[in-house]
Amino acid sequence: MKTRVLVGLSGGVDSAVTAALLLKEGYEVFGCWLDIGLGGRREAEKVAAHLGIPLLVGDIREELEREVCAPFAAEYLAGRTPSPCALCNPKVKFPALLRAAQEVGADVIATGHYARIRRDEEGELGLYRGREKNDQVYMLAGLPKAFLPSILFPLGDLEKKQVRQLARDFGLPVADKPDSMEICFVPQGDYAAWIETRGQVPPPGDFVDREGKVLGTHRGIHHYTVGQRRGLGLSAAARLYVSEIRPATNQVVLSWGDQLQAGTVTCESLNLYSPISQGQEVLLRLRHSKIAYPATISLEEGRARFLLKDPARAPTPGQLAVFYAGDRVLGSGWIVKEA
RNA sequence: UGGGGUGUAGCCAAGUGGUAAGGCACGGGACUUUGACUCCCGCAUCCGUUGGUUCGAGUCCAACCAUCCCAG
Repeated sequence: MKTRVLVGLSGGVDSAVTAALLLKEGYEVFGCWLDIGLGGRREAEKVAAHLGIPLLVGDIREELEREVCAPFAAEYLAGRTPSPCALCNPKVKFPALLRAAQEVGADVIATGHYARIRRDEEGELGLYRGREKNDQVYMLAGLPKAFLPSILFPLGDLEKKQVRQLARDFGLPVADKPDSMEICFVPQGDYAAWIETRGQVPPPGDFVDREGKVLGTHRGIHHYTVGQRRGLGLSAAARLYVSEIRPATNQVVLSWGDQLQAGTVTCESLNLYSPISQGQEVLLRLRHSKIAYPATISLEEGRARFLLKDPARAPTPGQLAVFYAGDRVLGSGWIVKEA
């Protein structure tokens, strides 16, 4: 009997190829499109029709608002920089797909993410990075370990180029659709304006230097993130960067680029896949970028502190820190302000 | 009012007779399933104004205007 799998179909290339590959491998495939209230269903329907699979529709508007949108706005107002995709996957997207899978009696779900789930020598399931070129495990590192047995990432061993070629080979109608790169619920890309349309408009305040000297006026703290350079509108002898956001005084602190380096990073709300230990050496990612910093773990109650071998540029409160051993993700945690 | 200084793009600033550096800001692009960073490209037909000298002036001269400082 065929294994039944539910594939999250966004209407994009990756998820379409995911479904096509699973069909080819002999799975019984159900598609599931998640409705966030901003359209896009037609594309998913076209893909499902092309593949000849049923398409379920899951309405996640309520959970998305509660678990992602509201916290997203709140984080900015608190002077932090949220990472909505990394939050949505464990809190909304994957739970919704798992629920839908249960409804149709599917044993597993699959998505078009570039990451891998494998068993190690001891038979333990682990989350692993995808190909260096287009690894997306950062956005998935918040997924509870308990989800892993129910997830397939058929694209994990592939690169984007291959996937586009496969899409053409399969004759998928979305083969040449451009990659999406924005926050799904902020389609125009202007997240600050989006926050303001919710009725929360943080007031302008002072740009200050490290000594507290006022340098200018900022447009509201939600416009800034640590390490940011553009959009400040201030000219100086050299490039100025945001080095700290102080919600209590509504100040945005600016400094030169060389003052953004940090030797330690602290995170909390840890999500672990493997046990970690005091003094353990890991590779640390502080944002969705290619740079991994060698670091040593220092455990404190409920928190992990990382001592970086070389300083890292602008660790940002609110972003996810993901730590690895080789390709294997050991866990993740949310970056907090250093004491 | 007297003495001195300064006036080059949004900001800072090179340039001292040969046909406008650079930095910051800003705009665009690349990169990127978050925010950022980074990289690439663009950005003064014109140098406070008006005259003058010169083959040729931002660069020399004069007057005027503006602004700053010290005298009061």
